[in-house]
Amino acid sequence: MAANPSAPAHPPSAAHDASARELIAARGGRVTRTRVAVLEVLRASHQPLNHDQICSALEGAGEHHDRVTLYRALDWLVEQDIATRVAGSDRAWKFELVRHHGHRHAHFHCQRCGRVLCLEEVEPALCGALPSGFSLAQAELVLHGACADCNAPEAGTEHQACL
Amino acid sequence: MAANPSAPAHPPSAAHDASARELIAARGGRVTRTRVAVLEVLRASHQPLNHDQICSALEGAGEHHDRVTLYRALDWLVEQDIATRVAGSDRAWKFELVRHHGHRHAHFHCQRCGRVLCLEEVEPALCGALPSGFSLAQAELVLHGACADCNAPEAGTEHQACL
DNA sequence: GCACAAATGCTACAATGTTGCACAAATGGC
DNA sequence: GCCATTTGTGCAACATTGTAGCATTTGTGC
Repeated sequence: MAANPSAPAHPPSAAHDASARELIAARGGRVTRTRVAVLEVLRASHQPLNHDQICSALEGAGEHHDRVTLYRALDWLVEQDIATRVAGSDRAWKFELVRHHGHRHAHFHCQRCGRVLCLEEVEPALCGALPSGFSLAQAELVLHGACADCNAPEAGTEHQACL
Repeated sequence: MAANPSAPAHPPSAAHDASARELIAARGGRVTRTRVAVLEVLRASHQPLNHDQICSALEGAGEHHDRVTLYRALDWLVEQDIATRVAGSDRAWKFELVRHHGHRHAHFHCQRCGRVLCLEEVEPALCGALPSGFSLAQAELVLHGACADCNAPEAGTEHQACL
């Protein structure tokens, strides 16, 4: 469906206030059960989810979706810049909504509970310059350590805080 | 493992000037064909290599090593802090020697030729602070873009250089 | 050289992701 | 509302990456 041209094209940053159906339609994609469901799951989550977590979330909501279809729906969302892929600690991709376009934030991977959180307030930066001739399209910063929950006094031994 | 206590323990940063055999022995590990071969391949490379590339390099040298044995040798090297794992763009791990202990460098992933390079002169930094309660053990910065080779004038269209 | 623990080399298996293809469903035109 | 077209889905099969179990071989200390 060629997105209704008279409707104002939703800018990418609108991912958080347009309805899932509108967002999909605005990209010229078909509004299907799977895409809507996946998008809502991603929107409801405050951390990147891997394929398996998304699948479970959908099953929990009583909806069954094929594994392959989920992969394809996620691929489409990434292709449309609605979602992004984040490399997880295992070899599975994690997906999250693009909420703040143009704002690069870092990810924090908790080595104790395994969660990956978005650190909205931390932005990747470089000390030093790229070698000449290199051009940069994207930067990906992943911090590894322990999150506040796992760092709570009774949670166990302390960890080194460096950098 | 109880490394020979009378031998001066090689500090991790010695990885680039001790022979592979000495380095392995200093960690109290057995000096085996596979470990020596893997270590020399990693040492000879200026970029992180995945399991498959290491395997090919060994085959090219006329040595056959079992897939599983390579994984285990690499695991051991990582465990001993002789090598580190780097998450690649596909879901395969890449491995590289620990050459400069305590010096964090970033990795550059060329989106055209697929190579991953170590940027010795670029160090990850943060703009903004970690939320309270969080502790940091390690930071991983991966830059995506085009390398100098792929960026050469005749190589094609220009890329945006931002950040 | 011998004994023993560590490492290797198999096979089998698990997890993650992709491809091909028939079928179903979303859309647009009527 | 109905139909044709095109897109997306669901299934099976397969590819890649990595792990587990276990018998055999090899490195080391004596």
